[in-house]
Amino acid sequence: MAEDTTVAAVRTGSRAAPDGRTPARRTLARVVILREAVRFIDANGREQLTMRRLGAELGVEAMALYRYVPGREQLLDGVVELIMDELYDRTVPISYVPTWQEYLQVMAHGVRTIATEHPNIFPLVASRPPAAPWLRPPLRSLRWVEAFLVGLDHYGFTHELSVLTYRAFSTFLLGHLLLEVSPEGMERTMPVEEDVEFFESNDLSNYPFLIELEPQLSQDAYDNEFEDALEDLINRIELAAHRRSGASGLEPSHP
Amino acid sequence: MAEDTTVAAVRTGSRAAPDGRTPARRTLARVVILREAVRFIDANGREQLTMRRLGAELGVEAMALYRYVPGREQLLDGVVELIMDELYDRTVPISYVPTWQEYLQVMAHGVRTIATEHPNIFPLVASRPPAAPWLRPPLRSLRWVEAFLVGLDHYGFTHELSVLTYRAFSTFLLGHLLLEVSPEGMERTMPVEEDVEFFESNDLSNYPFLIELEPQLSQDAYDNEFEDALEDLINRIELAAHRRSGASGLEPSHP
DNA sequence: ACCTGAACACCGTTCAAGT
DNA sequence: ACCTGAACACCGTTCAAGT
Repeated sequence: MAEDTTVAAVRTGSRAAPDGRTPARRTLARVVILREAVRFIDANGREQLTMRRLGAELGVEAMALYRYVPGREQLLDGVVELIMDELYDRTVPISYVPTWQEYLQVMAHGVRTIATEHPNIFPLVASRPPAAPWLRPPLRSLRWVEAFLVGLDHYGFTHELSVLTYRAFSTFLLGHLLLEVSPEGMERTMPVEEDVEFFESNDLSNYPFLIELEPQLSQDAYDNEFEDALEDLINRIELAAHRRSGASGLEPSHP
Repeated sequence: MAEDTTVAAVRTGSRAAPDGRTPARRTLARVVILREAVRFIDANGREQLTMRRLGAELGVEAMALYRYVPGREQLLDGVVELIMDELYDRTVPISYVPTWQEYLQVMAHGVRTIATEHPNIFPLVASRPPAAPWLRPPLRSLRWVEAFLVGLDHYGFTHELSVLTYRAFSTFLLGHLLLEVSPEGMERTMPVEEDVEFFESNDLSNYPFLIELEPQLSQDAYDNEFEDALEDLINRIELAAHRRSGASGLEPSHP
């Protein structure tokens, strides 16, 4: 409580002073700063996040933040890590489901939930330099990736199959979720109606197919697409597992 | 010619004056600016692109650019469009290959080539607001998307199947290519060795699985993964085509 | 018509100084 | 130990002024 009150009225450039009490957040600390940054980006977009504004939001001068965070870039890295750790807390404590297929379903939907809850933050997952540069693709929270791999091990995945699975899984998730989330996570660049046809190429009249298919292309089908593609992905992994099951220790517990 | 001489020596903040001639590029124009921006981002990263620096690179004050481009955001949009149009020129004039499966292969590899040739630019494809907001997912060049759809039509795709295919195809490409390209497209944020273990969480010692699988996770397998996943994608589309082939006009010309 | 100079309102970051 | 004030070297963008 008293946590959701300072969200609004930032775009206008107001200095702070939320309601009546002092704007000063008590103990400044790394995690407090990161949490405030998450809240701020969720509310205002990542373009709006500024050291000076974040400081003001915390009742402090921007320079005070440098005691806890080396700079803006690392702050953003920390933000990404924070929401991925949130994912960890949400999905990992779940006791294992019967099959690895269901396990992947749970994990995938967990990541999707994070992405849709933080559409302004999730794109950073793909655009920040990796914390562990060798972890490709990067899902950012080493804690989470470790837990994911432990989970696969629990279902009898060999190391080789685990690596294959992690890669296919994370590629799939980033591809789908970045696209699903990116229109929401967009800063509005076209607030006014001026300079339409500045780029004459944006005129649709030369593109008959686009015109004809616009209604279908514009309609949201993310839920179905995500579920279908996820099932296909799991089938794909299943096939790969069978293809090397002669030597490996994985027995799929599900026909 | 005389086109590749001014690439270097920008990071240092040098003012310009490449070799001996006047730094002034002749006729300033939108496309000249965009091309220079592409070259600059390829060489220096998108973070380094500044209106002032781009102006200097063109032998002109930053403010002169505003005659041709409404602002920095739209400049970046233009850059993305330019490389996607490059893709158009590269793939579309190709006379159609025998099967739609091969057609998708050609298109996919075309996009991949663009992505790997412009690793500093490609991530913008996913992070810019769509030129046509209804085009989801956005591959940015309306010209290219139109041509892609015309191609599908040529192979007998129904409109419904074309939409399904465009979506699956672009999601697949963005997911794979963003991940493949993103480590290259990264600004180096860790130039010095200081503040290691500022984030103690980056210490690997608590993550036995990550330690054990590091050699396999860090090794590049993008080529194989891309080809495998692309084949699976095409199979997936094939199945979808058959599933509705009773009513549709698509006959796959390949077993 | 096209470019420039000067100015405005911001940035991130540094560092000596305050408490 | 923790925060601030002032300063530095930048930004994008505006607008009147030059040619």
